[in-house]
Amino acid sequence: MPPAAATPSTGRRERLRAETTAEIKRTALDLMRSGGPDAITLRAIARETGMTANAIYGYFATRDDLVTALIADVCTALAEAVDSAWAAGAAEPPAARIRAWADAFRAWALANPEGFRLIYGDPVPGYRAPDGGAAPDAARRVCVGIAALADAAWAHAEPAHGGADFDWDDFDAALLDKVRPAFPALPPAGVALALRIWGHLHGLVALEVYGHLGAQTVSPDKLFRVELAQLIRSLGLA
Amino acid sequence: MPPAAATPSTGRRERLRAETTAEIKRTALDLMRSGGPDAITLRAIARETGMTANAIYGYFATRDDLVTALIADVCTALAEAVDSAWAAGAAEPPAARIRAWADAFRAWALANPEGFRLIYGDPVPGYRAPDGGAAPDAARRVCVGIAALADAAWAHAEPAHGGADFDWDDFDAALLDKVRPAFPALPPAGVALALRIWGHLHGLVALEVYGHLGAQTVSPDKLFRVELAQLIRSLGLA
DNA sequence: TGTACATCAGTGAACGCGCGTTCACTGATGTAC
DNA sequence: TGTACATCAGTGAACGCGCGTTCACTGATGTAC
Repeated sequence: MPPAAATPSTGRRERLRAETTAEIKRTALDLMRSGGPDAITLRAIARETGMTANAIYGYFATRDDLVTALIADVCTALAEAVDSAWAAGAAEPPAARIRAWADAFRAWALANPEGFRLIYGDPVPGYRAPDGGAAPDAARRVCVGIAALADAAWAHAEPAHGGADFDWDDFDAALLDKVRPAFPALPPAGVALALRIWGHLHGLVALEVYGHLGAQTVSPDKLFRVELAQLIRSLGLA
Repeated sequence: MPPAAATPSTGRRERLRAETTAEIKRTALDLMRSGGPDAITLRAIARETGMTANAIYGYFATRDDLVTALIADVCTALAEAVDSAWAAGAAEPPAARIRAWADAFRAWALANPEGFRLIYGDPVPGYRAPDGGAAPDAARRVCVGIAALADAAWAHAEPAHGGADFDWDDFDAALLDKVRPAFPALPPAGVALALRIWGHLHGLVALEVYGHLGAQTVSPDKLFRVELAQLIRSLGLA
């Protein structure tokens, strides 16, 4: 067995393997979309993809491994959706960038409700996250993204939001490790503002994704737009 | 079989029956608290209460009936917690009442995380809500409670929140049936404000109940307090 | 180019489990006269 | 007060199901010489 840089043939095997892996994950998310988190079962995936249930063991050592991979994927997809909306507006004023970020967040959640539930909702039945799981890290990435919003607005927002008595000890070290180097001008109160903005957006989106908002209003997007306008105003970015 | 007003003896039977019913529900919530929504199984409840699994059929025709009762109970408990906090402050200024309401909301959610999840989270695995279910009504009650907050603040909040172009058609009829008679002075933009406030509070509390906030900050209550202060300021109730 | 061998994706049957639900029943509690 | 009967909470065994996972295997794909 030479160390053999991927020959064309192993390349093909690997490609097939990657495709099947992707198909399994895609099917799992489809199942969750239509049947809730408990619909993610190896047997259902097998049924849907035409494989044998245990063929999946060639791709994931265990059902929990599959779910872990699913969560990581979905976190990354969300983070990329909002990050790229943020990056795309680099030349825009902060208000427009914040609007773009929030719209991307909501749009992704509505387009991928099963993903949103996987990240923010109840865990899949029977699922226990692995100990050093990467999921928290990926979730934190969204949080860091919001710190960028707070950072962009802080110069204007400080008069209204800067007085609160937060200090660095109020926050998780792993979060600060990512936030402080990236946004050296953001004080503790600014990080708190980021978390509060997270709360605002999460609240309306979660209510909508879980169907509670739709039971009260027929215009959730109007509501979101108005909320966002008010948020931007409260950040001093009228 | 005479129509016989409850004699002492049937009274006792009924009392025992009510106690067992309550024990079943309590056990179900305990199970959910420690094992997630999928831990609510008839067999687990039986194990925990020392009954036979099928003895439960004497109390609930079906597992879904049990879950339905659970959800209704828990909605009522939440609604009563916040309603009574609101009522208790009748003599206070609006800012204090709103603070009391929000604190009661968060406190209830943190004390009953399994209940919060039952109402606002993913449904219990395999559970399908009955068609004309009372659950939406109970959930709506919380929503109507928030309309009271908006109504109390509206006189001051209107300059900042009143411009939005909402009209009655933007809202669900069943919601308006409850809100308009109770708060005749509240215009459509005020109802929208209520839903937005709901979003604010729901967001932070949901993030906390699901453990996402705790992974970023060690002071979620400080965060909530500051958020609430800012909300009250934005309502013109500095 | 041809043959012998290694790899490895996938099969098919089986395991033990916990689940919701049904059935025929028992034994204690309460009721009628 | 005593007896005969109705009620009804609960038992215990059984059903069929879908699940995650294991096992021994087959057959095609790729590799070495």
